[in-house]
Amino acid sequence: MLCNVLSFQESNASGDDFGDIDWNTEDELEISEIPISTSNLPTPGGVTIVCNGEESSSAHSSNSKLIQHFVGMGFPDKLVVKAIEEIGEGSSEGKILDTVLTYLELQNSSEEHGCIDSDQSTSGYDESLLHDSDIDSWSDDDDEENSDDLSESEKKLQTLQKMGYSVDEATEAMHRCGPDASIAVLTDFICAAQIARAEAPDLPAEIKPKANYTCSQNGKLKRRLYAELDNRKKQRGMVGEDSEMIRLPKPMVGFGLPTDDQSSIVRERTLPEQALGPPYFYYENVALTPKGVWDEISKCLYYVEPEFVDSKYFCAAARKRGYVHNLPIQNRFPLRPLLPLNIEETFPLTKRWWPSWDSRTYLNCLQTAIGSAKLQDRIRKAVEAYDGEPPEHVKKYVIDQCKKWNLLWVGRNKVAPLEPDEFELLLGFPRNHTRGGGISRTDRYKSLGNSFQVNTVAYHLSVLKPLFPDGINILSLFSGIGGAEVALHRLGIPLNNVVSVEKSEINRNIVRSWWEQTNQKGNLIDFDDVQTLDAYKIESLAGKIGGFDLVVGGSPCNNLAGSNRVSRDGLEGKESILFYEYVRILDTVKNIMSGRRFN
DNA sequence: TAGAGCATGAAAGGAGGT
DNA sequence: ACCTCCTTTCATGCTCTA
Repeated sequence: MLCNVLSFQESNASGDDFGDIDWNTEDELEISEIPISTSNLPTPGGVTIVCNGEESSSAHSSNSKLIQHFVGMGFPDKLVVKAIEEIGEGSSEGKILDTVLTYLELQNSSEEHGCIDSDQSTSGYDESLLHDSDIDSWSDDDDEENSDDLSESEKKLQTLQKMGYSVDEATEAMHRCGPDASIAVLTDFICAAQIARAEAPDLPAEIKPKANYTCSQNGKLKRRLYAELDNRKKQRGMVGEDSEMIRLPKPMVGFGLPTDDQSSIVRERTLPEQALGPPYFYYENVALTPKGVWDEISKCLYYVEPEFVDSKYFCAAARKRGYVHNLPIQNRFPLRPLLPLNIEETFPLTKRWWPSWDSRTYLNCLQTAIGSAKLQDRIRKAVEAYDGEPPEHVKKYVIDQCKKWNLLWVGRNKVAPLEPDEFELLLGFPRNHTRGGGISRTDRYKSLGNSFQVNTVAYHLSVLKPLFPDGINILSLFSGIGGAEVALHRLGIPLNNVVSVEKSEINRNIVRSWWEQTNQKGNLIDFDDVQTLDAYKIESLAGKIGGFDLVVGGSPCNNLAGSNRVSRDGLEGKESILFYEYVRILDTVKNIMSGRRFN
């Protein structure tokens, strides 16, 4: 049984170019296979925990969350299990972390000296842990290869060379990752090693790329790597604690608006060398996050300064978002026709019923839920209890609720939430973009509430039009209902090839439907899970379509958004941690694009 | 069982005052 | 600098109903 399932939606009629790839055959793409059996405990990172060659006991299963937590951070599973066994169940995370770190130090020390100090074994560290599973791959003592391995190794070496990696890099990766490592793991290793070499050749061994890690685990390793780099910069006084914190600009207009006086628009910026394309990239997420999130996002995206923009400057609804991109910022132009920036012009029929004491001119952020009928009823009763203007406390209650739930005045003393097609209008999508095909009203609100504001994104992407007159190849991650695709299409940029990755089948169907309705001439290929999009698959796709010109996406905001009262856990949250998949995939594409084949 | 209805605050930043 | 008050926020999970 395999838990990594590649879902491939059929490409359109002109997709013959892809005919020689069997998208349902995992072997060819070397997707890592994760065996699942009742005797193994799968973890988020795809690691199967087996304690000392035996199945995890029931005692361990009670700690499985804790184990998964640490394994998810990139720590070797066996060391975590060993640490919990040693210091006892119920110990604090901090104590477990300390113990695991001690193990790692001992392990690194033993590697440096080519042996294990006998004292270490008596200090609670099990020497046998070094000689199986993923720990083994750290050892430099496993050089022996049989002739079969050599043959397989040569093939992999050739493949890596074709991908543009040097013989030394490929050899080192294969040596460190072991003979069974897939191409995906090897390329991820090389990618991380390049960063490590360039920025900190003396990084501690525990955060160097390590064998047998899946793509997502390498993302976590990279996070630790960046954290280490950041610490070192702080230690060297390169950045101060305060000066580094990214602050939201006021007004939130980014590098300029279409309506600005041209002299007030920022015309130049210097991008870090590492950020330069190809490919261009464009990343989006909510502006108002827990502290430090945007610093982390910027840091992982080559220290590019985010551009914070409120969509209230592009439509009649606020949408405060941050965008990190390496696009030119000169000669932007907006989508036509421009959307009205106030409620009155957007919804003229509301004017008749709008009370003078409701001074709103634009709506707040469109979210995934709407005000209930009960609330609408409460407001109606509160207002109609008075002949004239209600007293201040009633007005305040009504206004607060109207702002909170984006209610419009649609009748005498009657408020109502926006309809889904009004969401579409405000967000810049075609009318009925999310309608039909079996999607419920609730799901339409959810999909629309999670999407781009098309006009805002299109303004930023407009600079691509003169650069790609013959069309563009894009890799669209976390595509949602296709905000980026719609923006590019409305800008008149031909979509030659779109590789779209979106978890929700409902959303994939919406994009597919839009693609067909707009008579696109290019190819739309969609996947359902960013975590299965490994380096080899990206390389295969890039090879077929001639490389990616743009990597665009907004990773999940669930754990960042202020509306989330349950799990606003920051970038480490269950969904928002997928940001690191964007970083990983972008890195992979950059790596591929910097190769000779696409220069 | 799917879809709809509904209740559930806290975190962060800004404004204004002392 | 510090405090208080005000405003805003790509949501989650439970319950009800057809």
